[in-house]
Amino acid sequence: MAADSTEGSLKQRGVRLTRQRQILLELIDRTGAHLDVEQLYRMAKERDPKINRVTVYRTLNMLKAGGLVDELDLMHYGGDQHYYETRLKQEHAHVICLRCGRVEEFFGEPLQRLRKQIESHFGFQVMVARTEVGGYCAHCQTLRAREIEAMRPPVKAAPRARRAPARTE
Amino acid sequence: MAADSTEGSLKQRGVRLTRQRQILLELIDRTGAHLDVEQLYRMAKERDPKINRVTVYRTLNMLKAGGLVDELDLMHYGGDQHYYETRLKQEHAHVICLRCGRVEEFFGEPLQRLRKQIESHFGFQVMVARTEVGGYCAHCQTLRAREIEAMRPPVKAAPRARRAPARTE
DNA sequence: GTTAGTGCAAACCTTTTGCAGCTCT
DNA sequence: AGAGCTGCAAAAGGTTTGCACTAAC
Repeated sequence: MAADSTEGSLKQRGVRLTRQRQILLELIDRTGAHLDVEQLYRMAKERDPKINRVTVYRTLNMLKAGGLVDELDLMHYGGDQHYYETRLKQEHAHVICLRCGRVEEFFGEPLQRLRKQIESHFGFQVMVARTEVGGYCAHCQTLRAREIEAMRPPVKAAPRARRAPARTE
Repeated sequence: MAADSTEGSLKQRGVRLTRQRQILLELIDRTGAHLDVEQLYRMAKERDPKINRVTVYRTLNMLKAGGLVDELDLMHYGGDQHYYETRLKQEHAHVICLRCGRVEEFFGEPLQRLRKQIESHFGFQVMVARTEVGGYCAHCQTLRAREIEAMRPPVKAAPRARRAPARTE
């Protein structure tokens, strides 16, 4: 079981398994989701109403330092907080829709190739790798096209660009 | 010239080219570095002592929204601030040494492959992609090994691990 | 019994916002 | 002239720290 292997890894390093840490570990390991501190805090509070937000931060920092969880930004969709996930899964990229916020995970060989190339190219020892991709999911692409259309102001003698039209980048 | 093409792109969108923006644009475009807001602010202040930190933030947000600069975290080496670079260069990954903070850029085909695969796999329209890799550069690997050795406490009847020895992760 | 870990309050740092005045075009 | 931008002060996140108390081993 996921949480067990993490707990084992901690015990071996002489880290105390407090009630609070057990709760947080289980939430992170069991939930497949990408949780931020606030979500984690609220979920932990349901099981231990006395738990403090600071403990969540401290636990996450410990797990991060121990290489047991990864910290994500998800392209800062939704603010500047961080998101966390176990490191038990295979390396993957996060694909975030900038319109609906949906997050997909992508596992593909380019990721392993990238890591290997960086290691051999620089003689670098890779500890963590993080790839985040922002854009628009299939569903939101069409919705967005409509929204942009609707936003366009009623044209009256549209001033034409003096040179080439702006790249639609 | 780099700064010129960015300026052109802005003019076409009806954005005003104020003195402050010219300074900031030039700093970002001309410097190859990955600057954070504070550095940018200090450098801009040398040319215009009255410039305000808020203007730096606002300008960066505008450039970001316009797709003219990319925002990086560099694995949060050195804190939670963000770093900025022009988007004029080809897509690349950032490789950060977690010991000395040195940042290398890696341009390699896995990056393009990754992008294409994500686009075709999810029908996703990629707008930005960011890959950051943390670890230890060739130089720091040896230094780190020594540091870890030196840190090891003077062994007196070392308590042996009950199961397998801890991974040296 | 020790020492690491927790909770609480307060500090800290980065970034955003409201608003009056200034300045590009 | 007028919309867009700037500077200033103040607020708003998100995260860390100091310290006395508590609990895991």
